[in-house]
Amino acid sequence: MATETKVINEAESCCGIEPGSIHEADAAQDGALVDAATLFKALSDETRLRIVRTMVRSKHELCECNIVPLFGLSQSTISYHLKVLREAGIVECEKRGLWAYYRVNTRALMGAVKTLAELA
Amino acid sequence: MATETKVINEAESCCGIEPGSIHEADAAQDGALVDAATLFKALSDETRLRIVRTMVRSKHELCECNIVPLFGLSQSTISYHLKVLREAGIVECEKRGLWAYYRVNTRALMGAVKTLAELA
DNA sequence: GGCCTATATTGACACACATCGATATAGCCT
DNA sequence: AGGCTATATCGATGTGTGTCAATATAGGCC
Repeated sequence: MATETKVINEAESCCGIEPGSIHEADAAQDGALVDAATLFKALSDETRLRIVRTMVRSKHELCECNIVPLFGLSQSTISYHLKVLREAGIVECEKRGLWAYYRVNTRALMGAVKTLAELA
Repeated sequence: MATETKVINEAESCCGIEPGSIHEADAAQDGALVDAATLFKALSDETRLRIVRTMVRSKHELCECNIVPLFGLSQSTISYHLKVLREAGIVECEKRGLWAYYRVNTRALMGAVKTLAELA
């Protein structure tokens, strides 16, 4: 009984990785990760993606009253989606008189592209 | 009383866009848009983003048992998140013996980058 | 001021999601 | 076969989300 003490267990490790070699959370980059989650959440709804696509395709900025009739949803629902997009920084809003004009914030979208590309 | 009939209303239109000029849904590209929504939804959770980032940073493929202890969440929860990522096509899984080895599907991530870049 | 119109907010509701503990499934090893 | 281990699934539960109708806010016009 000298050397056989636990060789069995050693062979059972699921893969050859030393336990310490996998780190999670560099913590410095966690802010970016949380922002990315917010951004992707805003882009994770089909209606919101449609809204963004419509804005991008249209040459002009779009008034909310132009957006509402496009999707068969109530005015309050569209207003809610625009708020989500606004708060995620994906679109910008300018109010002139009674009307609210929306346009895509290309910089923010590009930031999302960058974050995603860095993940891959 | 000849020409004044409704000039007032005409001036009230919120912007200079002709009603027909804004189209939504080219319908041909709707599949891509729905896929993109699914993909972004999978990426919209902080834990899942951390998992993906950890996989990308690690040179090797990762066994689920290596992932579980990193996040302070139960094994069933991690298993659930991996399933979401799998079903969105973001990660791939190979089972060998008792273990499940995961790696990122770079093609899928690149596809998401492309969709997003085309939006912007 | 009073009315009309566009947008935002609120309250309610149904449904989806993240999480857990418990249990099931299934591959090794003796 | 029986036991052990890794992963998947299930049931329950609290929280979040998308939707609407109704109401509030606020700007323009008479």
